[in-house]
Amino acid sequence: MTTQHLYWLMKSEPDDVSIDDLQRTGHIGWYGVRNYQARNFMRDGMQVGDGVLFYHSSCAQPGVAGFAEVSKLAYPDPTQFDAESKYFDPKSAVEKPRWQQVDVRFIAKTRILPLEEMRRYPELAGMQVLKKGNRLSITPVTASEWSFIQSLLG
DNA sequence: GCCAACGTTGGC
DNA sequence: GCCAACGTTGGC
Repeated sequence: MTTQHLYWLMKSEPDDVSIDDLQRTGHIGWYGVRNYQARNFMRDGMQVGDGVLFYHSSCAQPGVAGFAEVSKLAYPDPTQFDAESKYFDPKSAVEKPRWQQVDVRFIAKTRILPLEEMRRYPELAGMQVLKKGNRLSITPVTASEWSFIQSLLG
């Protein structure tokens, strides 16, 4: 059986975790996802080695800020059990966790590829992150979108 | 800070 | 199971 690696775009608010933070630490647990669709992508879709576009959202210049990769399969997000955390979920039980996270490993910091620039490339027109009203923090990326962005930023 | 889009909640 | 109200996301 062959293992087909996939590609993902993952949004992070740089005020919380930026590409510089990831570069500094080398890897990070992708905590705080509280949307079922995004969770399911992590839980059911991601494999170790999958490519990640690290995207800065809710900031002055939203856009792709670097490359990373999935370094650990989905496991329970510890912040859901932490009453001090803003991601605490009182409805989640340790024996039956509701939320998952993967670990992500730093690969490269790039120039910012702004959302506004991404909109100008027909090659990227199908990306979910460009769709009106898109709010999903984790979305699949096709192999051709991935290599196009690599050629822009590499 | 505004507000469109959209997911979740909960009453019925 | 419907759907209105509510909360959140995130670009601008």
